[in-house]
Amino acid sequence: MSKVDHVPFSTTIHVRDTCLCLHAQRAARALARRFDEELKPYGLTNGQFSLLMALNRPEPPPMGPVAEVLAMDQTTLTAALKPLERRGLVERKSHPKDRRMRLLALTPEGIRTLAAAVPVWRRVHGEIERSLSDPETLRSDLRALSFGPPDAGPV
Amino acid sequence: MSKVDHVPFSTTIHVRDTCLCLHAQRAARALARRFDEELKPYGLTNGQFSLLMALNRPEPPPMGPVAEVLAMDQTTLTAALKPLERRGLVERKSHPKDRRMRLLALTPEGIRTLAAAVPVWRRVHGEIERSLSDPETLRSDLRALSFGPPDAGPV
DNA sequence: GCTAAAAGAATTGATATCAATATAATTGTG
DNA sequence: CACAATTATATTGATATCAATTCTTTTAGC
Repeated sequence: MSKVDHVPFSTTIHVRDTCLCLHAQRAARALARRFDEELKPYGLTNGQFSLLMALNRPEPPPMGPVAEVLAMDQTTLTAALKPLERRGLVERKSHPKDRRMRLLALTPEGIRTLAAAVPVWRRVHGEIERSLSDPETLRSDLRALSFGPPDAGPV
Repeated sequence: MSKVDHVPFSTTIHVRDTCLCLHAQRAARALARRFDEELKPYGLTNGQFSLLMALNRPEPPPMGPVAEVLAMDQTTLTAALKPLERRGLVERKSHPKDRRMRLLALTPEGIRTLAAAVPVWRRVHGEIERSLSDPETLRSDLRALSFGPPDAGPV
């Protein structure tokens, strides 16, 4: 049939050394493990820390904007909230004007947990930043990547 | 009790705008979605593509080195292999000399699938690279991050 | 007001991820 | 050779992730 059922090893090397998706996955996994380990005494994963932090707002936000700032699917957010709600760190309340919406708020216990974890984040994040030559440019590039293809960026 | 049960909103803004872990997660999720969508016609996710590519070697590797190059936990690799093996894209064979080891090899069907997906990777990856000012520096930073804390790097 | 379209969120089903633990095989030591 | 330590992999249990679908509620057109 086809005579191209073959991928040269040089292509494998090329993809392994250049693929930004793979590089991003690897870095994300490594950073996640690092923060997960350091946050463990506080019972939080890196994702839960980011989520609690995203909910620390003057006004309880609905799910849409929170999913957007975390660049995650709304269904992922629904799932991620479950363990936090079960542990009493987060509350979901109905919007008084629009009963489709769920307003997400930290409980006092959620605020305490988040407050306790912040110093850990500061320390670990400082250590990581110091290991990089130019963190600001890296952040800017990562931001560019999270906007996705030109036609799929934020309005 | 404690009077510090509070996280100022300015801290939230700071973390949201600077956290490299969050930035990496967001970028990784966005890139994963992008590749997942483009690879869908070939029945592969971005992770499956990377894994198949990692197995495209002259000699079938055992699991350890593969998990390492992908910077993923070995148990994650075990799990990731299941659907690929079930679909007949990957084979696990016992090492003749050391029966603890599993040698991972692409099947002809796995090679065909990978070969079909490579042009998609080239196109999409090119599009992404062209949206960045300096892909090589970004890759280098991501590489630095995946090595984790100084005391946890490769020997 | 009625009804169709749209919007927000939940559920389902599949895979991904890792810590903790277990199993199996090999190696090193005496 | 016996046996403890080590190495390679698998299993378990919990959470994370997203596409497809469903459910509920609101909005728009008439």
